[in-house]
Amino acid sequence: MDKKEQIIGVATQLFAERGFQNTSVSLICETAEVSKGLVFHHFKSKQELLREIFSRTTELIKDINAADPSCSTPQAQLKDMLESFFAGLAANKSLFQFNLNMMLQPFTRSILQDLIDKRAAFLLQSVRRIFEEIDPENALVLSYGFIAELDGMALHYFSIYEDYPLAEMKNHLLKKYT
Amino acid sequence: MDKKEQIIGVATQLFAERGFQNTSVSLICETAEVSKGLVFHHFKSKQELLREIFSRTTELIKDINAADPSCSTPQAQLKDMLESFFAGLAANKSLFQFNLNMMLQPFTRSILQDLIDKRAAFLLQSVRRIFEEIDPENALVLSYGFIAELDGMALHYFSIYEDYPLAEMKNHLLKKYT
Amino acid sequence: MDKKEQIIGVATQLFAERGFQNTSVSLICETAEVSKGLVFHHFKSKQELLREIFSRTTELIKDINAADPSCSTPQAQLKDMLESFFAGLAANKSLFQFNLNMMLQPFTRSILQDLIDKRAAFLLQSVRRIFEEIDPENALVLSYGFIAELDGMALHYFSIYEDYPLAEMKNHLLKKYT
Amino acid sequence: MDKKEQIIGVATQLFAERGFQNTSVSLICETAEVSKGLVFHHFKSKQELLREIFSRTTELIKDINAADPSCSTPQAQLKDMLESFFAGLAANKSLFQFNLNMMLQPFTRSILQDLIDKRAAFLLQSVRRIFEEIDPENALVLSYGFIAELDGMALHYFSIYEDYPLAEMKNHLLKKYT
DNA sequence: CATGAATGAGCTTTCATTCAT
DNA sequence: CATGAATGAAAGCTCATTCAT
Repeated sequence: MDKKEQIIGVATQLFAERGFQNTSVSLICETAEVSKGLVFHHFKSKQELLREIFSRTTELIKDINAADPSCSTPQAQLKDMLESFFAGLAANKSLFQFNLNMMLQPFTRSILQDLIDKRAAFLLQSVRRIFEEIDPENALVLSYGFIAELDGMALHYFSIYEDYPLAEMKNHLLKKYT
Repeated sequence: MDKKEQIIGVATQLFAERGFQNTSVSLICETAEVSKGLVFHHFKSKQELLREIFSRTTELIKDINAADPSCSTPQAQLKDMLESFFAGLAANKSLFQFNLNMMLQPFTRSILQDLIDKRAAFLLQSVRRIFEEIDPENALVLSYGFIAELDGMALHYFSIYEDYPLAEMKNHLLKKYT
Repeated sequence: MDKKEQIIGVATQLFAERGFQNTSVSLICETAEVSKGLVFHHFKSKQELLREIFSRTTELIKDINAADPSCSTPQAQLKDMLESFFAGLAANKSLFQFNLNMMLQPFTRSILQDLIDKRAAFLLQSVRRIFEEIDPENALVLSYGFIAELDGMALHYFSIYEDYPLAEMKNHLLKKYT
Repeated sequence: MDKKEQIIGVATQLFAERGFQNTSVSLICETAEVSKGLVFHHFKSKQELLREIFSRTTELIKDINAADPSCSTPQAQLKDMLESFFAGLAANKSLFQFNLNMMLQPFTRSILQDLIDKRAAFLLQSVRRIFEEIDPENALVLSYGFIAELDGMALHYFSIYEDYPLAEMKNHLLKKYT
């Protein structure tokens, strides 16, 4: 019944499925069954709504990608990270799609620039912390490679290959990194 | 003097820099210094223009990603492919950006669906042919992993990390695969 | 102050005077002193606006053509019908013109197909009911002939003959049918 | 092979079926398989093409409506006129439709004003000549009434009633006027 | 006689946003 | 908090017409 949350939920879904520019405020209103005035009462602009949503998803992403700090070995932490990443891929499909969309579309990227930078730095940092324990000399390159593989797979899974062998790819990575 | 090519060139650039939906036909016309009517004389619609451009870039991508068939060993072929991929990344920045944009934006993806599918299948195939010689059993997974790494790096290089260590990543991959 | 009615009134007038296709939405807006956006806020499309107008005029036409049911003889009913038809012709000039235009222009006819059919059936029916009492055997042909004469005169009066002798034609018909 | 005639023929057909404003020069060119330049080589403008066509159809209409001057009695002349009118209705459907369209659409009417006036005067004149012999006192009203009936029936037959009883109406008129 | 590239004005429609209620 | 009428700019696209070849 909280209409503000209703708007956010519907907008997230629609932005993920149709892209930001291809989703009009009118469509959001119809889908969420609220008036146009209300959207602009709660959010200064359509772009502000997007930023609110992106911020929220950053928190979710952080949770999903967080390595369990209680794990003793870095390998176990990587394993944990991979497990939750692949679990998230399947479970929060539209959330991942939303993020890829927003970060790659030049228009939305410019709106979200600062938020994207912060999130990307955080993710790199949390991976790097693990690789520093494994191979301090190559930690940065290894970290970049690791997340490149993950993001590349997400990209292929969501947008390119219809029958992507997600389970096999996960096992492949698990073998490789642990 | 060939205004049709002029339109295609300008549109490619603008679509890459600003995205498809954020690039109006008017902007293309102003930039290319042609009339609006001419665009629709040569292309049935803005979407048809996009498809023409995407088809052309597919040919370019094929050339860039083509492994030298004269290379004796599969490792040499992979090396060759990596070299031309990273050379292309730097040289044809806007072309790569264009492709990532179009494939990830839901709206453009739906317009280009069939062309994307064909291209993706071709690229997978050309990589797979090499891995079949190296490790027939895991060829498919290895191929998917390989292109995931490449695409993931492209994605990070273009859209996420400002100071991406492209040269180091290239060396990292060369060591790993050859 | 009711801008929606303002739009409908202006559009009816302009459609009648200039035809549907020769009346741009911009012209309607300028004349009605409303913004372009408002027209499409109230009507899904220009065609939808036309349908709304046509439906409304059907009601008016029904009123005008309605025979007084209190008249005892069918001849009196015909007389009544003729009187109100010719009164309407002179008084509601643009309304009749509008109707002829819309029904004869292939483009508008296709848009209004169903509405035209319903209205035509209704008018035929209400005339036929009278002729059934006069000459049941030839009622249908007489009815068709009757409305052919009326519509033919309207057509000539509005669109063809500059100095149409409307009064004389009315007397001619009154003599003939009563 | 005479491309000018080809253009005229195609344009007549299309104007009749779709209306003048709803038929673009491009469509005429595609259908007639000629270039746009050629249309404007032969006709100064689209409106000029319309006038040429309308002039030509006037001649055809005159032929169809012409009473055989060899007929001895005015009744026989009326009969002859009715016969050829109804024959024409069925045989030259698109020609009649074209004429009704052009005369009723405000935009085309203004283009063809002078031609319409001349034709209408001619038709009235040729009918009147007959009625002058039958009933000189009421000749004008009878003439207007006669052509009103004919045009009204044409209008209903082409544009309003799907199952118009054309044959019965013809017999009705024949009985009435002969 | 014939082509088709090129133009520019104008078309219908969409959209983010404002504001009185 | 909530509505929806109202705006005005900009979008994609059509079209009659011109002109170099």
